[in-house]
Amino acid sequence: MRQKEKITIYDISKKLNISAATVSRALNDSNRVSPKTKELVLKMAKELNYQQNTLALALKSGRTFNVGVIVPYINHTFFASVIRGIEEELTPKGYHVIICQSHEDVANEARQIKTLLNTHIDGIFISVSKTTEDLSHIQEIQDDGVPLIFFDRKKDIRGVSSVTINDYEGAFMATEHLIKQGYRNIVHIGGDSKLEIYKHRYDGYIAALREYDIAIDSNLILEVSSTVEAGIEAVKELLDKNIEFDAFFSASDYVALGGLRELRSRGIKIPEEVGVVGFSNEPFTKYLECPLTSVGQTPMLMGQIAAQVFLEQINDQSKSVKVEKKVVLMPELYERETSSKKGVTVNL
Amino acid sequence: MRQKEKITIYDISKKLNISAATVSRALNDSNRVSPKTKELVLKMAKELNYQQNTLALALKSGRTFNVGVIVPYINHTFFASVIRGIEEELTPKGYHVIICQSHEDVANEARQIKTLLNTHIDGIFISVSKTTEDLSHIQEIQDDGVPLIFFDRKKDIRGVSSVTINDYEGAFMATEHLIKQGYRNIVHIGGDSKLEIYKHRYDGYIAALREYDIAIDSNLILEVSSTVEAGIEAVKELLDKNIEFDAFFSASDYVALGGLRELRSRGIKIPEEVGVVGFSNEPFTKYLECPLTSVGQTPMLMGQIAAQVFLEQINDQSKSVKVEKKVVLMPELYERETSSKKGVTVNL
DNA sequence: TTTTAAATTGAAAACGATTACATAACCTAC
DNA sequence: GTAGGTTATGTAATCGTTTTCAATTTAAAA
Repeated sequence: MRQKEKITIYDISKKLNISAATVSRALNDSNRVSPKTKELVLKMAKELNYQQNTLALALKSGRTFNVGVIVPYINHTFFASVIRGIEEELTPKGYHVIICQSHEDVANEARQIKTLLNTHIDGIFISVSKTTEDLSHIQEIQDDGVPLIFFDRKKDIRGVSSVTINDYEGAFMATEHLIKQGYRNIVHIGGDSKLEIYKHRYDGYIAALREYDIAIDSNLILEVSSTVEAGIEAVKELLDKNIEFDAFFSASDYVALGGLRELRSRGIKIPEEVGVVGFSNEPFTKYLECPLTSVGQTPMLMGQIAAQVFLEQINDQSKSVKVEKKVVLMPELYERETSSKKGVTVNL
Repeated sequence: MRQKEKITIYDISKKLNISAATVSRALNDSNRVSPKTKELVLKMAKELNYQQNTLALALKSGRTFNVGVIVPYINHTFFASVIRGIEEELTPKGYHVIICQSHEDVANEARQIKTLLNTHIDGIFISVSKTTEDLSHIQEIQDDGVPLIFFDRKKDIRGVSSVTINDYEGAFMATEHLIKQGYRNIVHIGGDSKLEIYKHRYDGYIAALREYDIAIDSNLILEVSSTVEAGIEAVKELLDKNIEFDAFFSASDYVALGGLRELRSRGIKIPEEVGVVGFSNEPFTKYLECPLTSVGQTPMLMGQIAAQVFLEQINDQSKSVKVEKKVVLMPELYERETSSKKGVTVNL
């Protein structure tokens, strides 16, 4: 039960014996009001502690100053940080951020989009679920004319902007780094290749090997889900099959951690005997006793830039110019102890 | 630019040659409409793909089905998980979750509250910032009659519900665990005692010592900020001052990690020479080579319960019954390797 | 002083729904 | 056949703004 009876422009208009229209104009700093009345209105508004009713405004204008963000899970560090970036960029501009989770399920994703559109959101930021293949629910966003921005996990749709990191380059850097450290039989443990990001990481790995004239061995290429357990299993399999390798680059830090565990439990020395590089620079990587080398993705920056792209789009939209912006951020390699073969000098 | 011209109840009413009022009634399944027209309306609504305009409804009813959540930082695992819990509980009921960050700054907190209230939120969940002492901005939520729920970090305000964990009990369990493992000179490295939670953890530590007749030594009690660096410094100081101790219980996992680092760098064996217990069960604790014993807080559950309390409150509100619910969750001790003095049997 | 243009203001419609009240239609019963 | 009751529907107000159009006042020009 709201106690405080909200005051409206009518309250102001009555107090001053003028029409509500004039009050509205004065509050919006229109030049179609005399400076005198404008002053009076503003004074009275302050005195009565007038607050514009955003709902009425939204109904009238169609703009809610709310944006929706859809991620698989909001408590995954990466996504939480992107959201933080978006929030910090958009809040000062008067926007609110509504968060939704897809739980990596396309049906949820579609449902969330539907209700977001229904609440007349001003824009949608999305990192698609692993199960998203059919894009009709995403097409609906476009059909509604709502600004749409992909981040990290995107789909290629004409006219849709995206902010991603250069997974290819990140993987290339990681692999090249291992090569420069003197490793030669480099395993790649990838993720679900249905997702662009894992595909790109795989491509980067291959490209680096090619660049340095290292033969590509399909025995050294695995595809597993992104968990510690999968990492343990993967390395276990490699060792049990007696496949020779002296390093691995994993597309996931969790998988890398699992691999590290398995290696250590067998008494294999890291980084001397096997070098390891992960991907994502998860917080835990730097807290390990033997900190894990990893490719970092600057998620907060990604969020900020996604927000900026959105704001540009809002502006251009009013000018009815169609822009499609594809921002690709450069990842950074955090070199730590799991990949620094001490004392080994390598000539390439 | 919205392409799809949204269809309204008027469109339906025109098609069927009836009034919009009847359409509205039919859609709301009122019994003041004949079954025949009701059927017709529903069919037509489906055919035209009618979607109720939530803004118009919100303006009329005053309910937006949006709730606000204010946390210090959304990318801190704990808060992100609470938010996840809230989201998962509320989404099925048709609510959307708007997130805001205070950056541990009371001025931001106040600003966020102001704009949330202005957007006619249906409720606010908040974990107050470290700098929140004056409560006038929180009082405003009450004055507006908006349901308010504290989680984790609360303030005592009459009539306001809260969901917290029993920090006292958690600290007691942690300390008792160390005692039972045979440690006797137990240090407590606490956090900012201005926050209730750290005060309670301190109290729990003291109570456990008392319970087991262990003298309380003020030299063994420190208060530092919750960072790895602070942990390193704290332990450094203890060692440099030659203060004797064989265990420490930290109110923060980060501080505990810093402490562990410093101990190890001096060649001190864990858990043989010094036992360590942290607080929060941060994800990294279980990934360490020597996994850190920690008190876990079930943040997702906290979020779910907070959401449930909110829903109850919404219902009771319509019955104009005032409820104040204080839910206190029991923490759990995750016993790991930093605190298990192997082979030591202790009789108490 | 009158004419004309410019500057202010107000009335009313609009955004899209809900709902109190009024009205019309239909039965039932005397 | 009419009074009275029920049921179904319509009219219009309402939520709080913005905005078009018209009306009025004011100032400037003739």
